[in-house]
Amino acid sequence: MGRQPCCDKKGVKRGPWTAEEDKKLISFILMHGRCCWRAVPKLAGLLRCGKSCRLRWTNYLRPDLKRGLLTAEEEQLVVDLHSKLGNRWSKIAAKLPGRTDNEIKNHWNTYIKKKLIKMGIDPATHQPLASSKDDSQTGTSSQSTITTESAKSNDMTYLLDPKGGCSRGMPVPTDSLEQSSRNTSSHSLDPLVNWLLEAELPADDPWLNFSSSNDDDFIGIVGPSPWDGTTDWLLDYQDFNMGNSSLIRPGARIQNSDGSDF
DNA sequence: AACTCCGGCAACCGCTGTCCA
DNA sequence: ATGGACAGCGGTTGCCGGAGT
Repeated sequence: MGRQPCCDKKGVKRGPWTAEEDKKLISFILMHGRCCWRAVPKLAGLLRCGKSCRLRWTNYLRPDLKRGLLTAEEEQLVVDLHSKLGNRWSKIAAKLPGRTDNEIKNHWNTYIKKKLIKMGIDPATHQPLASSKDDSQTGTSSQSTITTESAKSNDMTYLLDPKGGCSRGMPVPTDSLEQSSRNTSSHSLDPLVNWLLEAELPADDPWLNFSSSNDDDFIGIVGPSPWDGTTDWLLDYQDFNMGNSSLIRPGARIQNSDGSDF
């Protein structure tokens, strides 16, 4: 039996998305809403697999996405939820409006996991690492803000360093919070913002409702509405050939449609 | 300045779950 | 009940940039 591939891989572009492709996808979804992903590439004029479009949208282009590093509170929540849910990133992400499962997964694998290991916690089980016993006995982990007792708790709350690192020297950018706050600053003059604001899109259209379906039962962090004046997500798209500004996401591989760099 | 190494993250892959005819 | 189509999920890969030498 077997399933058909989600798309014909012949003639389907792969790899990093170009600004032009992003623009096409955004404008298509803004105009038509999210419909059948399989049809999106064709209708939007993209040589991409529908799955790729969905991923690009949900992980990067969605207006309600927060950008930047997770805050200490969010990180705390991720650890707590992971202790209860395990690697169910989508469930965890549902509790963090504006964050994607991919983002949380990456953050877990790159920051939190290492942090917990350094703190003597097994990231998989949330139990103290066997080797950490010796560590704690020698006092080398005495500066850790987590105790063995708290680690044993199922409802554990790790007191992660608010600056994003544990006190044992995990290298964490000191400007992470600063960066985070930068990312939430207003950029009302953004060319793409203007473009979107100028677009005649009814404010009560269903497509505007991007907030997480699970937001209702979440008290605390509330994701910004895309049109409440917070246009953070647009920060990354200031170079859609819609202006002269060149604020592209750090590390982004923005290319022309022929593959050459901008 | 040139090179190597490594961390971070976007994107891909393959599988599962759900819906519907 | 069955199977196809699609969305979603979690694990993994590979590229790029920055740090280190």
